[in-house]
Amino acid sequence: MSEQIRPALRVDVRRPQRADARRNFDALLTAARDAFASKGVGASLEEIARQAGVGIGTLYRNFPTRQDLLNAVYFGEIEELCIAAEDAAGLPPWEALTTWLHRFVEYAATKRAIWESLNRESESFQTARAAMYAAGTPLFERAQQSGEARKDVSFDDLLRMVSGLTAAGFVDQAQRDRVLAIALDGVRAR
Amino acid sequence: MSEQIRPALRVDVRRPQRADARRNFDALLTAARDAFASKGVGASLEEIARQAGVGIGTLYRNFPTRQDLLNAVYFGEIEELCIAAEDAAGLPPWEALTTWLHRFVEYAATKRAIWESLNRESESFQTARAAMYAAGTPLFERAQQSGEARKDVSFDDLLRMVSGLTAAGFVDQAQRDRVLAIALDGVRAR
DNA sequence: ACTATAGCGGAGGGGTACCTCCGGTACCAA
DNA sequence: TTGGTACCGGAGGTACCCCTCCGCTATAGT
Repeated sequence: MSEQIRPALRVDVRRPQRADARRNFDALLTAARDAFASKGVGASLEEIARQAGVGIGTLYRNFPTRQDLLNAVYFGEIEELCIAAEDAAGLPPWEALTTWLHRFVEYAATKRAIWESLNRESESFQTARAAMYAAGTPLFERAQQSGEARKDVSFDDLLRMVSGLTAAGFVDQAQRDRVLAIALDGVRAR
Repeated sequence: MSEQIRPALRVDVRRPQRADARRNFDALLTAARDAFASKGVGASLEEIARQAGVGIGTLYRNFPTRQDLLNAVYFGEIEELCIAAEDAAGLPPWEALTTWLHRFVEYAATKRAIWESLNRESESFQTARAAMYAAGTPLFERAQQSGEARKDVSFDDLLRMVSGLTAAGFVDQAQRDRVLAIALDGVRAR
């Protein structure tokens, strides 16, 4: 199922041919993922290269601009979310929706910096965003049709609400889940 | 009513005596408010001084550290919120709560950067936070006692939910209000 | 008007990040 | 093994930012 082809999600950045180069490429992506998550979009590129055990020149060869690196990390995350949506498709309507949203929370909590920065209108970002919406919308519409979700709420409303919640600083995981549950209660039809 | 004394909210930073110095002080605060709102906590202090039409030395004399400046801006905001809570006290329970929360949204939307940065545990921040909680909690408890707000939600849960929502990027003001209303519906007793 | 001084501002030293460039390294194919 | 070359890495130029220091200026009291 997750072998399915998801076109238009491939980054324009090319994964290198040589074995050592591929190792460096992957190490950079991993380091960047961590750095963006913890330090935000402005994380030092030199620090990322250091963390990856690679020279700064290697970083710039693979990702000529900061945005290229940001995109590469972001696209990977989006892809995971699309897979999660497919996986949740088999569950009952409301459960499928909330399961996916919880997965979304995990995703957005770590990567909110990226999410924020990519609210801009670069073409590649719009493509990725569209892919994620395409994956999540069916889950939401199914919950609406089953009468469990309010019909005066849009999927975009829902997603922004949830992503906003994940960005807030919570005392602990439990509080975040509790608050998410409260907010989702507002989406439930009465 | 808003003449009431609110102790422990005064900043350790002293407003200068001389007229020209006070002008500079106020200009710096205004510039800092804008800069922190738009560029985030890391906004350039030299840029803030430039924006205020003041030399960098003047900035440092009034606010020796970045945190001092951050505090000064933040404390002003908190004070406004406390006043807003007093103003809302006359309304019916649920309306009083939501009115204040909408005011909170306006506040947090512009200043989320500051809010985030101040999630740390500096003593002065805890004091300010406590003042705000003291102002808002009565509104919430009144809504609970009138049976309009759920009793399994804490004020802290509520505030973090709302502040999270304001941090999310919304398409427009209308969407933000719509989403806030949905989330607050989750807080309403059934 | 005059003076003591609170307050000003920006030059400048130190630091860090960005990005380019190119001599050197190590992979892969034959 | 060996050669060709894809790839490496970090020195270094540029640009900003932080913060201090001190000669100068504008204010307020007399």
